[in-house]
Amino acid sequence: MQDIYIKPYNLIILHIVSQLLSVLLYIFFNRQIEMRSPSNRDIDLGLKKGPWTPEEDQKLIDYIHNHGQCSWQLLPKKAGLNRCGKSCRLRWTNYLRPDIKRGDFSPDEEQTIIDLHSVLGNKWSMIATRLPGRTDNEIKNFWNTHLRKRLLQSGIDPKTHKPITDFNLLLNLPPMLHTSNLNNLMNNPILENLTKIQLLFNTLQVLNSNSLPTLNQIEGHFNGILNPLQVSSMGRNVETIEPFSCGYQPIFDTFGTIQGLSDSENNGIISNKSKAYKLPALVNSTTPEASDINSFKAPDYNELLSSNNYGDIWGEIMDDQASSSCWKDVFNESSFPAASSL
DNA sequence: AATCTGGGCAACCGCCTGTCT
DNA sequence: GAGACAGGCGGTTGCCCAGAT
Repeated sequence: MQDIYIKPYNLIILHIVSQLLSVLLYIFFNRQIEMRSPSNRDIDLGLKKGPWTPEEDQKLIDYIHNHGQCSWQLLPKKAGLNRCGKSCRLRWTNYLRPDIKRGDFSPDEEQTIIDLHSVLGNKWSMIATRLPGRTDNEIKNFWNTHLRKRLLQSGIDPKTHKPITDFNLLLNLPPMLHTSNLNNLMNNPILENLTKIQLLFNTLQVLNSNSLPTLNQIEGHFNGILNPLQVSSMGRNVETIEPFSCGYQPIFDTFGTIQGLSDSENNGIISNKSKAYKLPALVNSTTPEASDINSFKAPDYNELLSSNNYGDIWGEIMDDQASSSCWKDVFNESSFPAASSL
C-alpha cells in the first residue's frame, strides 16, 4: 500500500487557498444577505424582521457610538444583531439618529412642506433636507395622514396645489368641511360652472314665467332634482337627507345662484365631527336603495362641467347622448320652453 | 364589555441610481 | 461600456391604539 505524500509547500499553498476561499465565501455570503431586503429566506437564516426591541436599539446605538457608521452590510454581525444591513440602516436613519427631532410639526414646518411639495412633488428626501431633524419617512407619513387631507378639505388638489378640477374628487371631499374653506370651494372653477348652469336654469325660468323665480320656487325645483345628501358618520351608517332639510341651507343670490352655505347652529362649522356635507350633485333624484347607498356615485361630470361658456354647456345639457343629465328631464317635465325653441 | 373601524406611523419591499472595477 | 455592488428612495403594508357602535 503506497503512502500518500504531500510536499510541505503544497500544504502551505492549500492552507492559503482554503483561507482565501473562506474569506471570499464569508464576504459573498454577507453581501448576499445584506444586499437583499428581508425575505422568507432571511427568516429561515434566522434574520429577524418586524418591530425593533429596546435591546436591539441599544446594540445598534452602542456600536455606532463606538465604531461610527461603517458598512451597513457588515454592521449587524459586528454589532451582534440578527438583522439585515438594510433594516439597521433604516432604523438608524429614521429613528435612532441623535439629531432626529421628535414631536408635532410646527406651523412653519407644515407650511414649508406644503410649499416644497408644490415645487418638488413627492421628493420626500429633498424636502427633508430643508427640514433639519425630520426624516423623509416622517414627512411622507405626515403628508399622507394630515396635510393631504387638509388641502382636500380646502378645495385644493394635493397633486397640483391648485383648486380641484376633478368634479368627482370635489364631490367626495372628506368630512369636516369648514366655513373657513368655503371661499376656496366657492371660488373653484368647477363650482363656477355649476353656478353658470344654475344661472342658465334660472334664466329659463325667467323666460318661462316672465318674472324672477322666488326662493321657494327654486327650492321646489331643486328638491325634486338634486341628489339627496349622503351624511355619514366616520364612513359608516350612511343616511340620506333631502336637500334643504338638513339644517344647512344654501345661500342664493337674487338669481338663484348658490353663493355659499349658511349654518346658524354650529358656530360656523358646516359639518361637525360626525357629519359630512356633500354639495348636491346635478343628477336625477333617484334615491339609491339603502343597500346600494355605499356604492352609489354621481356620474362623471368633469366633461360636462369643463365647458367654459354657456353655449357649450347648453349643448352638453341638451345632447341626446347626455342621458345622465338631469336638465333634459327638467326641461321635458317642466313647463319650460323646449330647447329647440331657444 | 366586546367588537368593529379607521387613523397614525414604523418598518418593509422592490426599484432606482451612483460608484467602482 | 457592462456588470456588480451599496445605498437611497418612494410606495405600501401591517400593527397598534383610540374612538365609535
